[in-house]
Amino acid sequence: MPGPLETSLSDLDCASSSSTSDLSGFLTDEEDCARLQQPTSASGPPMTARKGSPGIPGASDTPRAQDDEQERRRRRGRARVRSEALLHSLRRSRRVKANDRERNRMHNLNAALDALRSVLPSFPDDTKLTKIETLRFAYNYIWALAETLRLADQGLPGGGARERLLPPQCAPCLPGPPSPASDAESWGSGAAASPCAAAASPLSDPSSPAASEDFTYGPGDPLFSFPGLPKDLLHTTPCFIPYH
DNA sequence: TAGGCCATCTGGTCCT
DNA sequence: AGGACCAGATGGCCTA
Repeated sequence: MPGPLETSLSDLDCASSSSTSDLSGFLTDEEDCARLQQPTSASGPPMTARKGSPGIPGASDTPRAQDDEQERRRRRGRARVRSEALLHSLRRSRRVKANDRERNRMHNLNAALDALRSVLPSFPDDTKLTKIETLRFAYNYIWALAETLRLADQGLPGGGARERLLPPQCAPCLPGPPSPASDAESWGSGAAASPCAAAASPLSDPSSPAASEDFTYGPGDPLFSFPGLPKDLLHTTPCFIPYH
C-alpha cells in the first residue's frame, strides 16, 4: 500500500497531465502514473539488497532497532517515489508545452498555405488543393507569370522555343544549358516524383483541368483562370500542371 | 477496404 | 536551457 505521501504526489502528477488538452499522450501518462502508484515494495531490489547492512552494529537485534530500520526504509522509498514523480511531472509539463508549440507552429504553417491558396487561381467546384498540390501549383503559377512578363518584355506573343519555356526544374528533361538541379524528392512521393515525371504525360490525368476537352484558360475562363497568361503557354510547358 | 490526406504527438537535433 | 525545426509514428476521416 502506498503511503499518503506517495499517493498524493502521484495523483498530483496524473492530475497535471490530464488537465491539459493533450489526449493522445494521455494513455502513456496513465501507464506512467500506474507505475508511479505501485506500492513502495515494487521498487524493491535496492531496498532488499541493503537489508541489514546499515545501522548501528549489534543494535539491529532489538525490536526497537528493527522498527527504526523499517522506518528508514519507508522514508527512503517515499523519497524515491517523490523524486521520480517530480521528474516525471517536469518532463511531462515540458512535453506538453512542446506539443503546444508544435501544434501552433503547424497551424501557422497551414495558415500560410491557406493564404497561398487564396491568391492562386481557384477551381469552380471549391476543391481545396492539398498541401503538395498548392506548393506545386504555386511554383508553376509563379513561373508562368514570370514567363509572361519576360515574353512581354521581349515583345513576343507568348510562343517561342519549348526550351525557353521550361522552368529550371525541367531542364534535366532536355539537352541544353545546365541549370539548377532539381530535387525530385522535394516534389513529394507518388507517381509524379518531380515536375519532369509529371511532364512525361502532361495531359494524362483525366482529373486535370488541362486534360479536359473544352479546357481553356486565360482571362475570364471559369475553369482555370490565369489572368493575362498567353494561351499557348500551357501547351508548351509540360511542367505546367497543377495535378500530377 | 485500401489508399491518400491530415492533425497530432514525440524524440532528436540545431540554434539562440 | 528553452525554443524552433524536422521526420517518423499513429490514428481518424474521406473517397474510389
